[in-house]
Amino acid sequence: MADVARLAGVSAQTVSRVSTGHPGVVPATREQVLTAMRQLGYRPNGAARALKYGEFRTIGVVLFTLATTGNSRTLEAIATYAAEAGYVITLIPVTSPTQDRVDGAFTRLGELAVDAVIVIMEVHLLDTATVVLPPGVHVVIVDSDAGERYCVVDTDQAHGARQAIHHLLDLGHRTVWHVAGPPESFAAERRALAWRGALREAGRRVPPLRRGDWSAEAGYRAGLELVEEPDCTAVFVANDQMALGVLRAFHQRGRSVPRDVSVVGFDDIAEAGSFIPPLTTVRQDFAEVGRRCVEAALRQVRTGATETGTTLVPTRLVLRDSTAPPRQQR
Amino acid sequence: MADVARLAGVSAQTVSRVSTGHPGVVPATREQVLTAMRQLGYRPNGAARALKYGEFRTIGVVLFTLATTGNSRTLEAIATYAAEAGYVITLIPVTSPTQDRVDGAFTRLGELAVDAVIVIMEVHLLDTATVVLPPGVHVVIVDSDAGERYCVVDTDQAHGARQAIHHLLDLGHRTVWHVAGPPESFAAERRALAWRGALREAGRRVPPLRRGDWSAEAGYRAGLELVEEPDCTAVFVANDQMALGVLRAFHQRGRSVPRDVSVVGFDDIAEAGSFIPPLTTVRQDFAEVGRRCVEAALRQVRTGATETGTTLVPTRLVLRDSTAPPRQQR
DNA sequence: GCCGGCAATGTTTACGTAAACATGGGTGCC
DNA sequence: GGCACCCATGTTTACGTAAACATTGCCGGC
Repeated sequence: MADVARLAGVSAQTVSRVSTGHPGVVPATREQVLTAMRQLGYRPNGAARALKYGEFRTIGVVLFTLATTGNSRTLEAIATYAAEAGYVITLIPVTSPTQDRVDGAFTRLGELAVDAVIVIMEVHLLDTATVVLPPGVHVVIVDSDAGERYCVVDTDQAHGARQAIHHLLDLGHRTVWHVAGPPESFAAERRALAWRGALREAGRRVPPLRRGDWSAEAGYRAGLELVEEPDCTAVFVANDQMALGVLRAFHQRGRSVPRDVSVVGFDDIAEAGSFIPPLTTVRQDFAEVGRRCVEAALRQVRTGATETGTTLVPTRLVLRDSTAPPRQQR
Repeated sequence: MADVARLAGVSAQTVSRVSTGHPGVVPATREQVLTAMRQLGYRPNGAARALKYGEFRTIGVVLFTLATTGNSRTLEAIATYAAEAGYVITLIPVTSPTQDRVDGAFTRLGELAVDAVIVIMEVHLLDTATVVLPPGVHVVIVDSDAGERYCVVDTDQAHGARQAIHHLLDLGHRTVWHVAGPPESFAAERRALAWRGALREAGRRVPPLRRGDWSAEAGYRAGLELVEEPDCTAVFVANDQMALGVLRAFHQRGRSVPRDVSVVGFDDIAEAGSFIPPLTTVRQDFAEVGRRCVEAALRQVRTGATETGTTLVPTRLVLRDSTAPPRQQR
């Protein structure tokens, strides 16, 4: 900056004023400074600015994996909305979901240059007292039940699951089977709970639960088991990947979807419309989740207050070709 | 830091020594300082450190979208390897692939606190002279032909495509049709070029090219066209998503895969093994691409030198059930 | 017993920036 | 015509940290 000032024949302060777009610099002077900047390839030092301002204009995102559609699409939305607000995203990957790794990530977080943190991961691991969030860092959590302690943004899992169940019951199915996600996932638990609740409310039998780890392969295995259940005419699968596996299992064993069995997924990933058959599924609005996360984070940064409470983003049932009335109505 | 020093009854410098793990602090003193730190909830200020050290220990990643499997998995690998090296990732999203947006991202980049940048996007847009990379920022580009000017890391697209073609020819197919990605994608161009080259070398007819935008829907449309080609017995599709669409088109029109037509994809996304039928595809090693990007970026940061040249990461053909010999051998 | 040396800790300074305050010259108003 | 005011610009200072240098005190060797 000093070099630019010297070359332009002004003081460093004037250079600063130009580079921050401050008013009150006469056009001729501004032009001189800009020329000098270009000539010397000057770029302001982010660290010095952050030091001066006392804020980093950065949001940290703690996540365990980007392999799931939901996580990466949420991250993308977060990055986009943060950028609009002039903020930048710093990634804090947690390589494995073990307690020390999570602790480690949060310890590192303490040294990181972030104003707020958005946590996208199974949050059971946050429960233990060993995790100490650094003071002065605001937190927003995606998909958690820690709403009393933190600011939480989540998809309305329960409503989504109910939409799926009611759609299938309305078609005339007597009950709905469920392939759930892993028990350590809040989203999976919520969907399973809503599935059970919806069936009970409708006075239907609640069939035994199958579980998978979200992967298509796990869905395939669950599907092979469901093929053996003669009265299984409708399945609600906790995500689209597993639904893909379920479809394959049924196809392989000669059960036609939707003629013999109806299948509903969850997420509405980009490929869901190209499954065989195109999958009826519950659409999650990841972009909206990301937007609300950023909003909540920045609101906390601005006010300095810590918010708690849960925000739910609505879901929408997308009807395609994997659901139909059961074969023999009664 | 001053408060901690006061509480511990030492100088600020001693606090600094403790917090950086410097040797030469007697255990008793160290313990006092640590206690004071905990008591006051002290955390070092990243901006001040960066200012002092003259480096940010941060790598910026410029990308256009996280919606593609490749991008998000590459990003994840980059974040993981960077974390191992004590570096952190900052995301610089480019909301749309128009020239101004790209320019804008690179302008912002100039003000960002990063030591190096990894660019993951269609790089045709980098060609125009309007994009000026800030001096002193080292660059690594994924998937580009700008190897003479920049440091480029890429999957060995050509080898992957050849593996696919040779596999199909070896099975006895007379030629191989191709559903390519969009022309603005280097990866798509490379795969298409290698496809054409491999057929020519083998003395086979080169059928007309179909193009899609990487989406399953585009693959479906291309598939419907290929159904009409009576001598189409083998298709090489430029990515797995489009392959999914091609499979659906064939299935819908009663063409059995692999009995009537063989299909090979590219990427080996997690779901490929659960397609109907499970997809034979070319596996890209995104983790390795990410690792090499980080390595190259950090090497440039350390040495201060700008590297050029292209590094190719090998591919592997994963055989599943979507390929078989053509129906009537001759 | 005195001095050299070394280990532990303290003091000074600089990193690059922008807010706060200071200065000077011109302009409008009475 | 003189005074007050304001606009453009310059000067000083502080943000939090760690390197470089300074100081203190202790120990061992002669």
